[in-house]
Amino acid sequence: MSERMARLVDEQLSVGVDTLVPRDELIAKLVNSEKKGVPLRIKLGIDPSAPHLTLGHSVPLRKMRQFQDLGHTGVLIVGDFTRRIGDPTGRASTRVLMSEADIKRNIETYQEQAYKILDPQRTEIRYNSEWLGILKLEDIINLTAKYTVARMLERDDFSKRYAEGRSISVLEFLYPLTQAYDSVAIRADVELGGADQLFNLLVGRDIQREYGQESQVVLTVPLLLGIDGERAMSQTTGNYVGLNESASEIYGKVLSIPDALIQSYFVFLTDINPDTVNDLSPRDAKRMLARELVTMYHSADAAAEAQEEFDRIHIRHERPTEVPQVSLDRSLVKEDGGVWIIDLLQASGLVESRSQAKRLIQQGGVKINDEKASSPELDIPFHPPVMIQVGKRGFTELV
RNA sequence: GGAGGGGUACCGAAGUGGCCAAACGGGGCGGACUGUAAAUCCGUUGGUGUACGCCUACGGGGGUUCGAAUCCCUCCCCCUCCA
Repeated sequence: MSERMARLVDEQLSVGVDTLVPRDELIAKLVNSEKKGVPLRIKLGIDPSAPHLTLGHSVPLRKMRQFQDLGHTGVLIVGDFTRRIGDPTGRASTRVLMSEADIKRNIETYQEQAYKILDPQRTEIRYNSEWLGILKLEDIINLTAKYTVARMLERDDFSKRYAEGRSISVLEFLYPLTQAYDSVAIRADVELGGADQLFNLLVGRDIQREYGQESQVVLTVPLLLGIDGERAMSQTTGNYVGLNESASEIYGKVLSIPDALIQSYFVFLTDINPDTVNDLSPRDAKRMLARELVTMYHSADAAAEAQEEFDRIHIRHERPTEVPQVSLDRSLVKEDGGVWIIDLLQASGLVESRSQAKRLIQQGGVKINDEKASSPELDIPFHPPVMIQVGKRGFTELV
């Protein structure tokens, strides 16, 4: 049996993984679980500071799904309490404390988004305020007593900052500890996370042992690069694709990734073997990728539609099928039936100010009824509907 | 407790009495090009008046001056070092 599990680990669970420690313990846990008929508890923590789950989250979530398909239980931990501490990650910049309401709003959509990937039957969603919120100072002292400063400083960004004489708040030490305590609270057998979380997850192992539990196995997945191809996908930097974004949004964003990213996106985000696209041109491979991802999070129909619409607008430079309509305030129409082009643009809602409108016209970025506007001093005869185009993608029809 | 450094536009960062609506970089936006919403190049990036202008803006408030992001007073906030 253990050989079978070893194979399972090596051939399935380790695929697309950054670090798995220790492999033997995972095999042992799997064997044990099957013997006793008790599913393993697979933990994944999520920071509720941003409103979306992203393709970046989908990597560990998909890994969790893999475990679920083997009969295990996924425990999704929403870090509503940890969020108030904030993971240090080197940035000591003013962390705006989020209101409970904001956090709540974010969380509301998480379940829906997560279930696009997870098996709801085998998922528990827990909030860590449930157990962290009731800790007394005494409990916290006990927790901190179980770890040393020297070990904390093993963490890369701590040791770096310490060496450089930059500040480290005591609070920041609490973050790995509370996250570790989550593992104790839910009795995690395996914790998943991004590669940057390795230290925190390892602290979990030690702390669990201190609390008399078997240590969790730690399994990290590589950090997915964002659509800019440079930094990890994150909502702060805006280089992300959200799981609940519209089909055309997802399609367009994916199509804009640098070619170098195509391969890894196939590997970490889809079930398609990237070898199958080796023969395709980057262009076609990327189209296939975008289409697959939209299919996964919306539907095949939506994907086909998104592709058609994208081609229409960006390749053939035609209008989108649906153009928003805005009705023009008739008092702007002069006696001779004309409307000053600046007023027209402002009414369309496509510009933020009159100055911007003027600039755009001067830069040749404005078209009225498919005709390029040559001067900000024009009056346009108003025969509705009037099609206003700003840039390549901003369309409004004035009626 | 002591010493020092700093708060400038969306972000980073220059500027230390007029030439500053504020260099430069990033980001954003527009244009050209492209399979692309990529890369690259060019342009642009406070508002308002359809030129000259006016208003708002350099942490908050007050002052000096013909004139202040720049000098003075005061308040708030951040950081570093020593103890």
